[in-house]
Amino acid sequence: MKTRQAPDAPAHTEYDLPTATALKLWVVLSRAQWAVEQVSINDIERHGLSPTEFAIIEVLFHKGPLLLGEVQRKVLVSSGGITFLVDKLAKRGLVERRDCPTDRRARYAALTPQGEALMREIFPAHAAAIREAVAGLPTAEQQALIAVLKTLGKEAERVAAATPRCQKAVEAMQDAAS
Amino acid sequence: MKTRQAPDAPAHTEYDLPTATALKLWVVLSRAQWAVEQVSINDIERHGLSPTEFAIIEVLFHKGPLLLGEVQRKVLVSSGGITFLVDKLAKRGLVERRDCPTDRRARYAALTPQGEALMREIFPAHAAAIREAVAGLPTAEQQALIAVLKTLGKEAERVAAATPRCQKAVEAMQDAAS
DNA sequence: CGCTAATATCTTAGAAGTAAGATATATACT
DNA sequence: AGTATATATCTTACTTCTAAGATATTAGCG
Repeated sequence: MKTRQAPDAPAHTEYDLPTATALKLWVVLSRAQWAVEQVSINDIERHGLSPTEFAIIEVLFHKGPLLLGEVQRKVLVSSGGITFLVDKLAKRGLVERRDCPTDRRARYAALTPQGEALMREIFPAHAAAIREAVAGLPTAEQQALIAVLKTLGKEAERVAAATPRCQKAVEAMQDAAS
Repeated sequence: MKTRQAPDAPAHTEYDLPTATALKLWVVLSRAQWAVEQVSINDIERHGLSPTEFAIIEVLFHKGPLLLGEVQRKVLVSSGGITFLVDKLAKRGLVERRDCPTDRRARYAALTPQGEALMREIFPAHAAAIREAVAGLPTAEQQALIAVLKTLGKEAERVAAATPRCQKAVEAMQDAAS
């Protein structure tokens, strides 16, 4: 294994400083997000939930019953996806659908008492896992980082919103901003 | 639609400052990463490539031929996934497999001349799209942010590596650090 | 050498979504 | 009211992956 031949590396292309910095930032941002996500997923999986399922019950836990479309925009899945996921959570008895009294097209997703009880039981440990995952920085620096990432994210969302694939998603997210 | 009834919001749970900050950081980090990713995906899709396919040809473009397992660890997919993806890229004529002369289990993935030509053609515009996506911060602040995110990511990886689901991935990533 | 364990890729079955369009209802305008 | 358009969810077919294990090869050790 140590004697495997390494083929020739490509002889290219350095980039100017702004470009090289931007590309590096993109890599480092993705990795940091990935690593925290792994910690989050690891905690979530202990309860037999997928990350997206957890995202749904978390938003219902913190916001109360929401229209399916509202949940969809908060957790960034397709309309088919939200139907699929709420079906699964309903089969486990964690979530139920409720008719909307003023719009017969629309339906709420709401935690059942079991779903509510589950979240009360597991969310504190989940929050602690996240706190541990980001403990590389003290709280004060985390606050500074939040401000910087908000600036970064805001402009990136603006640029993204100009692309064909997600005007709607970005607009919806902005009024959904928690 | 404006007259839809809002069900009662839940009456809970504020968190202590370190926890609230950590949770907020996690949300903001995810959103910033998501928004930049949308810009990246939008650029990639114009060429009929999925983000993961692009990640593969990008790493081959910048590093030269790599063993399938090395590519796998760099783009963070499963072993079955890398087989599937390289098959697809091979069908498009962008990538080819090459036997390893010193280990008959192993195979290289390498860009074909067409793959190389495609990347030379499209990568500059891709880099420009990323540069635009992160242009909310000037280059100097981007450099500062890179340093902070590295610190954050390093600790998060350490915590993640202690979890069952990804000791191997994290170890592999660390020696694969570009 | 011969045996065991590790490694590298591939195969299979199925999970977790997406995209496009179907259906039902609501809104706005004439 | 009647018609056109927008909205909210659901359905269907498909894509893109993962997990587990199969296969082939290599490495380490007595």
